[in-house]
Amino acid sequence: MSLKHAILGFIDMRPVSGYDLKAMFDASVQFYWSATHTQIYRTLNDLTDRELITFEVVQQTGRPNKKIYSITPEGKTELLKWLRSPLSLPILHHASLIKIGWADNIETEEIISLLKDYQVKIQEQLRLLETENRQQVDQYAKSPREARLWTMILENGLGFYRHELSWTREIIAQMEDFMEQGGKDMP
Amino acid sequence: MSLKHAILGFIDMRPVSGYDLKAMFDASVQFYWSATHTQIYRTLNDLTDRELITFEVVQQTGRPNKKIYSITPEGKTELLKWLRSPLSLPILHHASLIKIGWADNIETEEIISLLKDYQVKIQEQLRLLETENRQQVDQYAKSPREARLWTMILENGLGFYRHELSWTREIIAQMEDFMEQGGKDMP
DNA sequence: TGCGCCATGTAACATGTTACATGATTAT
DNA sequence: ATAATCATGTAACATGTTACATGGCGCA
Repeated sequence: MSLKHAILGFIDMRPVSGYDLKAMFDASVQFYWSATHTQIYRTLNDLTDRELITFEVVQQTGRPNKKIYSITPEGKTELLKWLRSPLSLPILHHASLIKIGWADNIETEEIISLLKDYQVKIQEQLRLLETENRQQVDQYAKSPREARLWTMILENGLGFYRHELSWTREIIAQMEDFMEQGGKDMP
Repeated sequence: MSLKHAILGFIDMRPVSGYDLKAMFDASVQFYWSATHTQIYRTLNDLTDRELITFEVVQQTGRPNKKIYSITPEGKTELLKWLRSPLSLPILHHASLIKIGWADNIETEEIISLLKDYQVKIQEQLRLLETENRQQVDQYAKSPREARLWTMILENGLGFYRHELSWTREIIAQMEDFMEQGGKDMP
């Protein structure tokens, strides 16, 4: 899997705590790969057992102590090995499309209503991605090449939601068109 | 989850065996939702326990007996309830983007090589989706409205891969451009 | 002779989600 | 007061993957 490697990559940037990692995931890659804190802590334990990372406990006053993880030489080797391995196909879990596939059981008006709610959700996601991530690229990129790569990653997400949005508009238009023509709902 | 509901939807079309279901998944929705036979058999047991489906054993000679599942009234109710529930956001698991995010560790030429292999993979997926699914829409649709819906579902998948392909071309172009300008690889 | 199809299933493991649990500090 | 932030963790459950297991039939 690659949650291990995503975490390894983050830790390689700078030593961080599990809590920091959760925040980093939410702030940057959540559109391409999300993780709960449960998963993150479990994976950190696993990576520690395999000696790909180590941690030291930082004592704090007034707030909980924390474990700051850093990457080991073995971890760095593993990360590089993963980076050089082939890019795998994206996996799309699109339950809504399956639902639409069986939607012949319900009325056209109801389908349109579901699609319009969906459209709003997609618009929100798009706006989130546009506003939250735009700045981060320039803030964190360590080289011009990295800035280009990160910009393209962001573009991939934006393009995905833009495509989904225009597709939703099109299917709504078709269903409305169908209603106006007085098409029969069910077979 | 919706594997339950996807299966319920398939069984609602016509009574089928677990083996048939696996084939139906592979032939139609695998781009939006894949399932292994292990998962399918487990889910069939679960749906049977909840009395949303039932089965009868069909004795066969020369080949293994099979269980043909059909939907119960409770199952149909559950399916309709699901169909009327809000459309959820698609979940994209795009490990490659995360890998590209850390790619500043390796050389530009190597990144380009990885991207080119990826491009081929996407092209193959696109071709698969273009050829295999095109006919099925007209074969199985039971009404003009259903045909429109299924065409749009197919379009969603095609659009996704087309977008991914053009994005890949663009990032390759940028990396090649970067190399020609003699940009420094690593910071 | 060996492969693919038909048809089912289990065991072990990996990954991901939800709920429960604690407890001080700081801002509204 | 009460909510959010910081910071960690476990338990139970749900979902998904890989490998193991069986066995006849038809085709090249």
